[in-house]
Amino acid sequence: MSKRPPPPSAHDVARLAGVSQAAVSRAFTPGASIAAATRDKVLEAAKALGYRPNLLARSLIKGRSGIVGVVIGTHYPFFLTALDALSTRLSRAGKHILIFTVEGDATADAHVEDLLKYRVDALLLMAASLSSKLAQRCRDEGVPIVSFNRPARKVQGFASISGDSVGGGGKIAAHLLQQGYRRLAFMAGVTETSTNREREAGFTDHLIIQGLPAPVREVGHFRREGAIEAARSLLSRRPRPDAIFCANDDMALATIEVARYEFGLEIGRELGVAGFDDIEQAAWPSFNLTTYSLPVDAVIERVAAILLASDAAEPPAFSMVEGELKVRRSTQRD
Amino acid sequence: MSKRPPPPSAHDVARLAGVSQAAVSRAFTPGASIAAATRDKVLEAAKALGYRPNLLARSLIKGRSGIVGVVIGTHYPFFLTALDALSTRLSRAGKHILIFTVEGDATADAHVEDLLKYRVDALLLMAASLSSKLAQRCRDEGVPIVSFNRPARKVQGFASISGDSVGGGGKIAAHLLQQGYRRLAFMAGVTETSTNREREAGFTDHLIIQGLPAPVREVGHFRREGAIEAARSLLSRRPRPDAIFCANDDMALATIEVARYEFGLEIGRELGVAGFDDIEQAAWPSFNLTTYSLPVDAVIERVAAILLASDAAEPPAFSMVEGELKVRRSTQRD
DNA sequence: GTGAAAGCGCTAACAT
DNA sequence: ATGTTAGCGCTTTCAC
Repeated sequence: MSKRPPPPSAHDVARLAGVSQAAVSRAFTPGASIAAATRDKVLEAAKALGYRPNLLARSLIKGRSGIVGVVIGTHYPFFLTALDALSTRLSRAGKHILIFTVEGDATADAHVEDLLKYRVDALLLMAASLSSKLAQRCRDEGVPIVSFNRPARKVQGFASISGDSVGGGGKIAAHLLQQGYRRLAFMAGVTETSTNREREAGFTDHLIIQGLPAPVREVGHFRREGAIEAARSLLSRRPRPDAIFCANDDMALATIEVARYEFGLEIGRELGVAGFDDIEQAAWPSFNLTTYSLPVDAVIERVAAILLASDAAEPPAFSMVEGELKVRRSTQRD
Repeated sequence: MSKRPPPPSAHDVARLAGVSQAAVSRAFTPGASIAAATRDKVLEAAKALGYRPNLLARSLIKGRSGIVGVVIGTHYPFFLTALDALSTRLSRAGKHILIFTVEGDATADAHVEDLLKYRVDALLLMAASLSSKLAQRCRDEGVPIVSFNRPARKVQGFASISGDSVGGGGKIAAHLLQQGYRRLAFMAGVTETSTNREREAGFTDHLIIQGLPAPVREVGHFRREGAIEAARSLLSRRPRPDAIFCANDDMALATIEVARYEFGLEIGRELGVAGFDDIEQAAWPSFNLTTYSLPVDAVIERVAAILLASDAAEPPAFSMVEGELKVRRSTQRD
């Protein structure tokens, strides 16, 4: 019943229009030299048949598919925003997104292998990492890679864009101290990730430079469930910390709720809480979370620019996007 | 500098291995008849050269690309969850996802046109709609379409899966009445969408059948900002509604916050609030939102099954997924 | 401006 | 089991 009938080919259109198959190709190629009359004939025939150029065939010839491979970690907070912005941007340029998700700390290698088989024009890794061996091979094959929120690879031709995690962590520390909090704690995400390491380093280093002890610490794995445990543990210590910096907002929101509903603490006055990312919920009145915001749209714009750059262009090695400290009530003591 | 060097082809591998090019193809085709010895030779040569079969070429021959096109509306609440589940599921079957996002009520037509040019094996529309003209053409070309959370199309071969919106709306109504709420209000999403219409119909019809007046009503467009306005308006009415059913959870959460922080109402006792979808935040202690849950994983499983079904299979016309009423504290009067 | 012909990298008969 | 051959649907010389 549902035997797939082969879609009309350029040949079919050519026959109907009474021209050569090459003419059909030219009619669908923007800059091609073809008489307006012939093009119209072709387009009419094409419409009649419901012809649509087969991009696979075109890609086979050109060696480029018009497809951008995206591998995105399931931890990434701006998933939808980022993908939407990117999709819109790339669509305009006639590019498309072949997407994969990776769970947690898994490497993107397997997916990237697949992507290369489709001769993708470029790769974007968001909160996902790649073995340097594969990264090297991508470079060899001329596939530019843009990595977002992962450390710059030591491989040439690997563009890396990151939010300023170190600086952000430092600004949070400075802000908490300035607000008068003194017994600071840090809730780590997934310890091994660069994202976590940098946020923690920025925070801890600032404290140490100020002559303060390193903060108490628990690990929450960037997840709500982990954060609930970690928060209970931190808040049960004696002396109790008077402020907690969580490596991302998800954990910070969970921390606020544990503190408020399980420990009866007043957020801000009795316990300062700060996060990182400025996700949508951080600004909700229930939370009013002080956090460090990454300008997602600006970042995506930069990513898109690199992905769309002519292949001849030398990819920029590394760039850091400054965020902004968003001070809200979760760190107001009075 | 970055002239793209053509990747090694099957020919190159054949030459190095001292076999025919066809043998290389066979070495990479699971069921093919080839001597173990030859395959090993080929695989070794392939590894040496870094050969990877070009899927575009394969697709060109087979007429199917191994790609599933996904168009997803930016309103869709389970975006990440759904995509992750789907990606994992399809990867196992060697299929990949070409994705597009559509803003609001825009039709997916333009994107679907693009997708067809890539000879996608199937289409999945999540909270996005397609003109019936294009849907018909997909059917003609043998591209199965699965539509999630949009009304069943009147076109053959168009599988449609939906959460039970009508039933859910009814259950919410029954629950609110049973809790003793009497002055019910409804906050609509985007009025024209089937999602909204069905949720509203289920709710309103139940009330009318019970001999109650139709609920007061405002439109929140499925968005937080819209919901804030709508909630203010509803809560300023005299007599004030004592319960609000919002067409999705995003709006319900906003409503809770407006009621609590702007009107000083105690949620549950003074104002019942119910939502729809059971998004993650609904269960957070700050909200404890009563809502109707859709079993996303189960749905995706069903979607994947259809997408992966052999083309010969007749696509199931329409199927409804039952959800479950999640009663939480936002609708407890005492 | 247009057609004929070659070929992108692969699979699928068809021989052997 | 393996090599040979013919395309898949298109773009791109190259003549005209």
